[in-house]
Amino acid sequence: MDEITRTKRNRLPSMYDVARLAGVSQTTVSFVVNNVASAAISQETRDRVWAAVHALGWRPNAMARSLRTRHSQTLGLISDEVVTSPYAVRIILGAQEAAWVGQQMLLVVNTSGQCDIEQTALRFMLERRVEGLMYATMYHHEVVPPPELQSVPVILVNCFVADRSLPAIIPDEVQGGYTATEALIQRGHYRIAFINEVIPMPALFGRLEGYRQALANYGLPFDPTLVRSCHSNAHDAFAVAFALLEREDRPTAIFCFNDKMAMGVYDAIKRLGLRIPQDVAVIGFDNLELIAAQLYPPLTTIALPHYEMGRRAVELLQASPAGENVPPTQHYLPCPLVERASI
Amino acid sequence: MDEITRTKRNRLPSMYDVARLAGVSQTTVSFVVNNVASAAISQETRDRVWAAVHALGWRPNAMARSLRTRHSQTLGLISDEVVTSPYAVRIILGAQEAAWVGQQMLLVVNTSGQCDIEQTALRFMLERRVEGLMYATMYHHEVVPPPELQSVPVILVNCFVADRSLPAIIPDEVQGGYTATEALIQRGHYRIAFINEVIPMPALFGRLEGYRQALANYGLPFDPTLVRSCHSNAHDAFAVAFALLEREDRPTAIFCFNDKMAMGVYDAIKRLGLRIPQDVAVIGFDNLELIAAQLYPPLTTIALPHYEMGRRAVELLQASPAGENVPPTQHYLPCPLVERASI
DNA sequence: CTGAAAGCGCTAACAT
DNA sequence: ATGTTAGCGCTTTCAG
Repeated sequence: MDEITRTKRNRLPSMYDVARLAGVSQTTVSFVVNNVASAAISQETRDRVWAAVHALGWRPNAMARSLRTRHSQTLGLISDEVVTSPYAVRIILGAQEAAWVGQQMLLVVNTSGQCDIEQTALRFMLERRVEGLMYATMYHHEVVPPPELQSVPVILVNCFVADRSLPAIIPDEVQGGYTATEALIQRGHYRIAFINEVIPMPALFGRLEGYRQALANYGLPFDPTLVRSCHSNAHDAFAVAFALLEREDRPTAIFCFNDKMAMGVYDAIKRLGLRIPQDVAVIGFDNLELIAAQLYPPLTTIALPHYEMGRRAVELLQASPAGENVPPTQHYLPCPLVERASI
Repeated sequence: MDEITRTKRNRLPSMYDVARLAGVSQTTVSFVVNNVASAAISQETRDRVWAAVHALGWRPNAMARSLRTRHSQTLGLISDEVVTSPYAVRIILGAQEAAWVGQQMLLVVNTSGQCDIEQTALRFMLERRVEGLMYATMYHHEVVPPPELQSVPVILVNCFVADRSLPAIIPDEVQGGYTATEALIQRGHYRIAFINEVIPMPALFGRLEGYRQALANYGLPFDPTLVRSCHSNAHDAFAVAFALLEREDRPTAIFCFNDKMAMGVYDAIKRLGLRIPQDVAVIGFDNLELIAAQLYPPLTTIALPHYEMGRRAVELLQASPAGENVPPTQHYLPCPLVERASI
């Protein structure tokens, strides 16, 4: 790429400048640079145009083009704390990479949960004529997004509205809980404890449901004394696990609501002089690389499909015919097992 | 906000539509909605205009405005793996929040380190006439960014070019190492081990330098046998720490190159039946919430100023007079001590 | 094979 | 106090 020539009044060169230099009309330049099939331009002219383009260092002005074509080639992503959280951030990555293949760019704003920021972000994005909007949350829960959201095709990511009237992409918590439990059962465990979260949320109910389904499916009894709950942090889980493992008939496997809890459970097991996974198998949830891969032994866990949710969201937005709303389907994405060495 | 009326051929209402409905000229509408001081419009007219705006659900078209004003109000952020990494992501948050106060939006793309994506991202951004560009990396290191980067004001974040010819915002590794060591010294430790990274990078050299400076400053000898290195993961650090602590004259404090290592060091200390911090104090680096806060006892560590680097970057971009390059200063941002309970 | 001309939605200097 | 007018840089129909 050559030096950029500034034309009249220190401006970047425009298509008009290229046309003059090449000795053709602006139309011709447009046809050439956009490779318009309908208008067959002679090779000789094409060469002259491209030469002028390079000589001036011209680049198309996307805003002018968008204004004319009425396509901004932009998608918006409004999130609460997604950018702050170490895992949900992959929603953005998935969305951005999918937008990329559609030649679109992503406008992202993190509202930190503040309504006024959310409002303004929405306004800014609508003014920029985003062709679709994603509304994403850090963890799977119900939301009541601002109504103006719907002035453009929208899709919820990792969240949903109470009446399910908006399309949503959410993790399949039940399947995740099922998969975790099944993995343990298949390794011969039948006394499997589940340390659940205590704050009501879809993940809590879904994973428990999956746990029960798996036990039932494999003909194992559901023992309520093996299901405990506490706040999902390492410290509280340590205490719960410790109590669970001191029992005469201690469980041989522990399914943790998330990886942070697994961290505390590891400590409890080690403190009791037990080995993982020989004496007690542990499975987590979330697949936080930072924890799961660093723990010893590395933690087997269930991954939340953040990347896929982001990708899927823009694919649905893109698939929706120009300006049409995405049908309000609730898309449940699977939570895959990530095998390491703790079960 | 009222229903959005679609005017002629299913289009969103334009300023012209508002003008017609209000019975004024488009200019008047522009003056009213932009609150132009020079042209005093009667209150009665203003009201009519606003009424029409709301009646039609009109919103300004940012692309049209930008085309006219020649200001895109957009900044670009190109990063390698920033979006993937759990901590560096805060660069984006800082940048976005600062852009926000300047009424600008952020276009972000994560290149996953691929040059072709980087090229295209750059092209897309320049076509969208971003008013400034940030080039950020996941970890502090030298880069050779594509030359076209400089067709617009640019600033490097968490990285730098060899000849320092581009402005950069980077963490002050030396101060970070100094602060960590000093914190330990001030708690009475004088046999302080340092488990360093083994792959050459600014952090490795800077933190070691800070460690030495602190020792020297407090009149403590530098004992090379207390400085070890290994790959910065929990597993390798476990082994190194174990060896270090088995020594007769074992260190009473360990400064870890990062928090992941500290995780392994914790395991080693516990395995040896020692207590943290009573028998051995531990300090980390990176302040990975996920690890530092979940570890028991919670890990005291040094934070990398990712958020501040992002914020500072856009502030510098904004401060730079229209289109002028940011002066090629290298801005070293402090790495603060985050006190928890391990020292 | 190429060009003229209209217009996307908006701002702003200049009139009135 | 408000309107006229000329673009911003580009696409696209219609002519030639």
